[in-house]
Amino acid sequence: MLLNEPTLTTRQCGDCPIRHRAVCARCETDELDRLDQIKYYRNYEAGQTVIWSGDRMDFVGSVVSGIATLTQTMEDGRTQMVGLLLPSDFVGRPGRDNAAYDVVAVTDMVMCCFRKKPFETMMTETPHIAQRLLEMTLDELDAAREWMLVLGRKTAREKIASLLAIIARRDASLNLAGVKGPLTFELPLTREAMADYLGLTLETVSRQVSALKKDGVITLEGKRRVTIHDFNRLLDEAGDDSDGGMPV
Amino acid sequence: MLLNEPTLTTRQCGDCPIRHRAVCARCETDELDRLDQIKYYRNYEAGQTVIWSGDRMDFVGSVVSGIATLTQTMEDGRTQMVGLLLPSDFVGRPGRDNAAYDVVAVTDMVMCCFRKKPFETMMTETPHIAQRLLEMTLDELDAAREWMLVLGRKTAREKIASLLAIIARRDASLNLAGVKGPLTFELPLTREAMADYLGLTLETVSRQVSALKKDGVITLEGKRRVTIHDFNRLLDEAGDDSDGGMPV
DNA sequence: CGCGTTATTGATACGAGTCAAGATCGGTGG
DNA sequence: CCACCGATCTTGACTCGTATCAATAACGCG
Repeated sequence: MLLNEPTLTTRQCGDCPIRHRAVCARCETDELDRLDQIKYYRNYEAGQTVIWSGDRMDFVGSVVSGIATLTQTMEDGRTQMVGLLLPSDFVGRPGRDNAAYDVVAVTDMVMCCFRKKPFETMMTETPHIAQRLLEMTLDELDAAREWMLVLGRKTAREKIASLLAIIARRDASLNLAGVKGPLTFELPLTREAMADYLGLTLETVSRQVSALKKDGVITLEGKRRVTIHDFNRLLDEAGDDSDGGMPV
Repeated sequence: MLLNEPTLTTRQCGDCPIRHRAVCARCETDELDRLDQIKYYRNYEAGQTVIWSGDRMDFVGSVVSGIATLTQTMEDGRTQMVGLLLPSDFVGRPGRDNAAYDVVAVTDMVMCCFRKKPFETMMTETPHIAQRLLEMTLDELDAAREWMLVLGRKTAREKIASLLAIIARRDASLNLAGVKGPLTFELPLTREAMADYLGLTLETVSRQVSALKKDGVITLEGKRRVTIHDFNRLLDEAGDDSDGGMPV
């Protein structure tokens, strides 16, 4: 409840760390000026719910830093993660009044929020925003379809390997490490969150992580720090085509 | 291989049955004229593969009539359906050269194809197309997320009930039947295709369909004609909130 | 009518879920 | 600094749901 500091600095879009990847990526200076007038920053603490499913949404926005999850919950409590939101990812759906999913901050998080109505108006007037949003949505749809294969057809072990590969890949792309050599990264998710991502129980997640460790596919430092020695080996465990991803 | 008739009639967009729901829905007359110049029709027979994953795509397009599936296959043959394409649905991704999924015609099918390059050019110039495509993509993303909950967290029985509910709903919306009273429709999918949709085996699909029939949730006429007597009962079996879908 | 395709049903196996202890981690206060 | 506590994670024993393997049955097309 108590935000330690009102870090609601009216930051300049120019220095924004997600400037070139978020929904505003294609905007010209004058368009950024317009966005500036309808935007504000909000901070969330780890564990805090950003949006409740069904609630009225009066903003949309971008994740600036930190990580959040998009989840669906059934009446009896079964939950499935349907999105993992990283910096530059877009939250909310223009044209929809009520949220369809719960959004929860996994780590401390900063969001750049746009008031919904003005943002929608701007979308019809400046094609750059709609174009970029289309591109991002198509990417998300592809990710969702990859995820459907994981959920529907992979074994528990393959699911864990797939998730580790996804996180490792993203981490490598941020840190500019090549696919060669060992990769080390911090797991942003608890075992339970991993289970919700993969349609498993947290016990099964724990068992399969242990199994991958025992078989030398990964090494653990503490419970969260993971090292992958051979990325292709991991892809193999994930059931993925190791040469895939980049068709000729 | 042999197309019985070259039904490649250069149909007028005005009489097109999907005119108001497809990617061209928002286009003005002059925009339709431009589309007309880059479009052509293609027919496919039931079972025919429209696009192979990895193949170069030189067109995108809309399903005019019939049904197709989007599937992913792992090296060892496990397959997962990741999309069910109905009339007015869009096929292909502007900006991508190679297909990411297999597209297979389930019934005889007609597609309205647009040459990819000119279509992409047109997209940057006429916002109406990009706007409509964004809307459609957002809808697909929502459907994919709903599907992820089904794949990750539902039991076999709930999965079957969910699929029947989806098909029944779509059928009702086409035939303008209310949610009241019994609904009857033809299943467009084989048991195997249903299994690929739901991440099950075809034997399990068969067993659960039989179980729902034994319990009076559905009636079968032959193997494909299904009657649902109480839609809310079906939603209940699907684990869905029966009053849901339409938040206040 | 007969054949191939599609669907049903049965017996059994196996992977993941469930229930239940414990162990480890990280933070807090004596 | 170390002991303690709650949260998180690990591991074990057992259960249950779905897959697998296999044999029939029903449909629909020629």
